[in-house]
Amino acid sequence: MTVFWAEGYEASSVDTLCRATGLPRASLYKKYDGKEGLFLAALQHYVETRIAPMLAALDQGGSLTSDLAAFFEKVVALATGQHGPNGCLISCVLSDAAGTNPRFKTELETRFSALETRLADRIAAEAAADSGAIAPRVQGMLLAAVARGIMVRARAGTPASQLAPVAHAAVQVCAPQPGV
Amino acid sequence: MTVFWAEGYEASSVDTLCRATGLPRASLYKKYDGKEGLFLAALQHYVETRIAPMLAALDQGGSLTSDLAAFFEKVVALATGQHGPNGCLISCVLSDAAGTNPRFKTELETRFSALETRLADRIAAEAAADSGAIAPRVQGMLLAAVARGIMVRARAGTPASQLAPVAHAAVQVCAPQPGV
DNA sequence: TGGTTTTTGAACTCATCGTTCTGAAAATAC
DNA sequence: GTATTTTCAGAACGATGAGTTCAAAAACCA
Repeated sequence: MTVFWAEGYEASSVDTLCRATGLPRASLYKKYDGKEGLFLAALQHYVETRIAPMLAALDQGGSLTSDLAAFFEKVVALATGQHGPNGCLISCVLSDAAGTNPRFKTELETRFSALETRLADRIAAEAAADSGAIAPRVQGMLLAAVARGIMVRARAGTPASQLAPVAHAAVQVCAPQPGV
Repeated sequence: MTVFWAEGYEASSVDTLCRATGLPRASLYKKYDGKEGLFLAALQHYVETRIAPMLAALDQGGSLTSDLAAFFEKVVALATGQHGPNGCLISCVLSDAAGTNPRFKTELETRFSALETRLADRIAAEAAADSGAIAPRVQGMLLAAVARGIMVRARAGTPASQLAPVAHAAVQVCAPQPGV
């Protein structure tokens, strides 16, 4: 997973992947059915070990604002390489590979939707059904967009100290506001 | 440029690039000094023909809110393939390639900073120097993050109709608000 | 027109790509 | 302990990658 994450899909050679997984070539093909299958498995593993803990921050039982703050804290930590390479395997690597490979494109759509739904649900659980307010679904997509923007920004090597204020501002600005 | 944009850096073969540019192989190497040089030139051309018109929306002479709305309208149009392939050459393709190539990483940093500075300047030109408000620099980074989030979201094929509300919400939520 | 420079396109190098195959080693089952 | 299956390491596969070379053609200029 880390190889794909650091180098991108196309730039990762099967040789390197074998060395990284410790699997002999033949076993890798038997188990994952080639590079594409291995990448999809790596994505799954990435979601389980990196994304899921991030989403768990939304269930701390605090206020929406504090939960979102915790969530974005983890976004910044993940983006700035605290749990692997810089950036995001989905936002940076998969979004590139999705350009040519239809399988990857639908995979990207699935992963993106999952995050947005998760955020929308958390928002809807708290927000009053104010007809004038922004719909939870849209607000979820907005927050997801900010998170992804932070991810790709970090790919350039931006340190957490510069991204944290952005994350903080995102929470401040998107949290339910009286009368807006 | 379009080949890189659609297929990514690594997946684009020099053969394909020759066919797309109409340049014979030897001429391409003489003029651009190889694939990397061609990609950097393509980036430059992308900024001039796609990004610059987008930024021009910030100078319509309207209010900050209406200018930002115009800006995000162009973001969505660009993201959803109205002027080329889906997504963004910088946010999707360059951000992937930046993982291994240091030259691309600094290029990514440069391009990202340019957008943020541009947004921050536009915000600072209007916003009152409210010490309690979010700093223009941070607000610029936040809006840039949303724009990039929209770009990578569109890579999955998301139609403009779904992204437009997000863009609208971003403006609504980030525009100068009384007392926040 | 005649001489000089530039451009062109195809052949070529050499490396690496993803994938498959093979024969030995290891593990499992009986 | 033998028979059977599974794993292993590496060679071999055909294909294609980026980059170079070079002679012919085109363009240029005096």
